[in-house]
Order: sequence, then structure tokens, then C-alpha cells
Amino acid sequence: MTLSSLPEEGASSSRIEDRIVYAALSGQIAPGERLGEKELAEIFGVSRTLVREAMMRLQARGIVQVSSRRGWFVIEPTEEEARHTLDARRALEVGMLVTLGKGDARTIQALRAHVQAEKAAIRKADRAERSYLLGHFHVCLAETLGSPVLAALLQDLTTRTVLIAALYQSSHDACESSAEHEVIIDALEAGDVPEAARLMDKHLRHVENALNERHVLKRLKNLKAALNSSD
Amino acid sequence: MTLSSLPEEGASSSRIEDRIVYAALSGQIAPGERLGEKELAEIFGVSRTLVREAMMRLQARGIVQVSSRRGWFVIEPTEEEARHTLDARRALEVGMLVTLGKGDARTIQALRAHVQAEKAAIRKADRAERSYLLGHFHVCLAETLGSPVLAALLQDLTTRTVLIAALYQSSHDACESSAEHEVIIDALEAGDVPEAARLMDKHLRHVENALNERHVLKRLKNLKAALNSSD
DNA sequence: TCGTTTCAGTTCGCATACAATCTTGCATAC
DNA sequence: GTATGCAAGATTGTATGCGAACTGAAACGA
Repeated sequence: MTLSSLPEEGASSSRIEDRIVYAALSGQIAPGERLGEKELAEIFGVSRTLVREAMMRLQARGIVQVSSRRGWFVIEPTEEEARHTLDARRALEVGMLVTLGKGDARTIQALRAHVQAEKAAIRKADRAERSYLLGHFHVCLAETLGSPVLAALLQDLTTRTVLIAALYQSSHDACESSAEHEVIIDALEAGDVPEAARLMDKHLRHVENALNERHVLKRLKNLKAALNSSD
Repeated sequence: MTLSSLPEEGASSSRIEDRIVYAALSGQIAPGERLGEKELAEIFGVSRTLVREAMMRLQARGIVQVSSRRGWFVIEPTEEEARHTLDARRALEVGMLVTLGKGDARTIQALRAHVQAEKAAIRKADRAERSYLLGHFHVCLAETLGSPVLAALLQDLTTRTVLIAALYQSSHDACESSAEHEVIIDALEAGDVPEAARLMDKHLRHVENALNERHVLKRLKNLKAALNSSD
């Protein structure tokens, strides 16, 4: 894998952090991937110190974990952890809509624009952009509803969700996802907050259910890979 | 101020992190307080490196912030930020109750035990323990409802809330708070999830409203302090 | 007396150095 | 042929050093 794209220089440790989150959100780095300090230091042209600072923050955000004297790794949630993460997202997003779902016209407008961008990325078959935008919709929703705090929390939870989906091969169709985003906006525009909350709940359960179905397949695939090393 | 109590040694950077969170939760360190790297390094008997690692994580958790080449400071939220934090808490906690509020008997039992501990701390006039337990109730709720992810998020949000309350002198009475915790448990025990969510919303709004009322007082007090430095 | 400037002290920002531990490949014994 | 032990290499964990920037106070001038 490479940490390509976004070739900007600047070298603060926050930049490293942002780049890794973006790479995870856009599916460029996979769960379980090793992030060596030295390697990252060379990629970003800084010392290990700054890399470690970024790692510490990412660890606090639940995106990477450290194995003592072995290295840093992108999280690889167990099925139970995956379920807990998705439960938390449902709680947070349903609660968000219920408690401050009354969006104004500009909210709706911003969200519609976002979904348009999603569709464009899907049409262009731009996997990275598509993955990023589909996840970022929820962050965008929190932002436009006026809650930067929830937006920050959702940034981390959606990043984890993308990793979970990658891990468990949850193939919740991108098109379908985008369509679900759209009906949520419809409900918001109609002022029907409970319906929006219900749709959001359903939307997130779709991801969770996909996880359910694919889990056995994934384990079988792993077994097959273990027994047939040429595969 | 001192970072007294809990005299345990062990010296990993996580311990520093935990100690500072506990100190904030229990009201032992105030918003705006300076946390010098050198000072903390001496207190914990480690090098600045480990202190910085702890600070990076606390920064990611929204508990401290850094002012370039001036130092680390416990967050001092503006009124707007305070409101956003409390909004997020309401969304999160209401959502939590709505989506997974069906607690079993053991949940209720654990929560009752917690409230008993709150009352004991209030009776003993143990300010630190009282502050800690009143905040930790919400973390406990998330844990007993089976969501470690939400518990972790709430740990940070309640810590921030304690700091906000300290900053804006929100004197939401401890006794009253504990009583509100109790009626929430009652509703949960009765299986009336919507009522529990409503009560939680109200409970958190109490904090927010107290913030509203006391704001002017706080500014006046600051002004007074500024004019009368011996006060 | 008040405002400005300068200078010394303090503190963080970042890199580097060294120690501890883990991995890995190879040699050796059974 | 397989397993075991060992040593070299690689990687993280922690401390330390140095430079830059900020603070505060003293000195200076109006």
C-alpha cells in the first residue's frame, strides 16, 4: 500500500494524523495494516517523534492500536467490538436527529449537495472518493445540524465503521447507501424528525446486518487461505 | 493545586492520562489550569516524553489544549463550546436510552448501587468523590447497558462537562442531581424507555440552564477578581 | 509617570541517541 | 527431517539535547 495522494508538505504531526484518517476513510489502508514508525517518518519526512505523537492521538481516537515493541496497527475489531461500535453510532446518530433534527433550509441544501457529490463519485467509479464521501455524509450531517462536537465524534466512529466494513466484507451497496442518505434528507426536509431517525436507524442496521451475513464467509475465506497458501 | 491522592507508582504514560482525567472529574484541577511538561514530568518521575504522549492523547480527547510554546492547559470552553458539548451529551445519552434502553435486572441493580455510592459521598461531604461519582453515573449507565464504546465517549464528555460546570459555576445541586439519576433508574426499571429518555434530557438541560443563569455572575466575579487582586 | 525596548529566563518543538525487546534466519542436534 | 537454540537485525520505549519562541521584568527615554 502507499500513502499516496494529497502530496502536501507541512510536516506537523496533525497532518500525519489527518492523512491516516483520510486513508482509512477512503479505504486506502486496511484493518490490521502495520504502520511502522520509521516507515511513516520517512514517508512524511519527519522524525519518529512526530509520528509517535500522531499515533498517540489516533490511539485515543480508537483508530490505531499498539502492540508492545512490535509496532502500530490499524485496528482490527472483533465481531463483538464491531457490533459495539455500530450500536454506539446508532445511539449517537438517532439521538442527534431526535434532539436537534430541526434543520433549516441551508442544512437541507448542504446535505443535498453532499449526496450529489456521492453520486458523482459513484458514477465516476472513484472508489476512494466514494468511500470517503459515504462515510463523511454523517459527519456532514452533524456539522450542518450545528454540532461540531458530534461531528468530531462521528468522524472517528465512521472511520472505524469503514474499517469494520472492510474487515467483514460488508458489501452494503454504495448506491443503496446514497439512496438511503437521500430519503433521510427527504424526511428532514418534510420536518418529520421521527421518520428521519427511524430511517437512520434502519440505514445503520443495514451495515450491521451485512456484517452479520458476511461473517461466516469471511472466516471460511481465512480458513481457505490458511490451508491453501497459493490462494 | 496539587495532583495529590492516588500515590501509585508505575510511570506509564497511560497512568498520567488517567490521573489527569480523574483529577478533572473530581474537581481537583480547574479549567484553564496550566499543565507544564516539566512540572508533570517531575511529579510523575518520568521524562517529558511520556508527559507529552499523555498530553497528545488528552488533546485528542478534548480535555487539554496546547498553546504553542506556552504550555498545555486544561480546556476552558467558551459558552458556545459548552453548549455544544452539552448538546452532544444530550444527543448521545438520549439516543443511548432510546436505542438500547432495555436494561435487565442486573443493570438496574448496578445503577442502584452507584446511586447509593453517590448518596454516601454526599453525606460524607466528600467533594472529590461526589463530583467523580455524579459524573461517572453516566459512564456507568453506558457500561451496564452494554456499550463500552459509548462509555468511553461519555467518559470524555462528562469530564468536559465537569470542567464546564466549574467554569460557569453551574451549581446544579448534587443532591438534586443524584435524585434525578434515581428517577431515571425508576423509569428504566418500569420498562418505560421513552420516559427515561425524557428524564435524561431534562436532567442534562438542568445543567445547561444553570450555565445560562450563572454566566453573568461569573463574568462579574472575574471582573471583581481582576480589580481586586488580593481576592 | 507612562510607554517602549531590550534582555535574560523559561518552556515547548523536534530530533537524536541509547536501551530493551521482539523477530527472523541459520546452524546444530536429535 | 524436524525441532531447538542462538545470534544478528530490526523496531519500539524512554531519555536527553539543542534551538526557537514566548514571557516578564528591568532599563531607558519622552
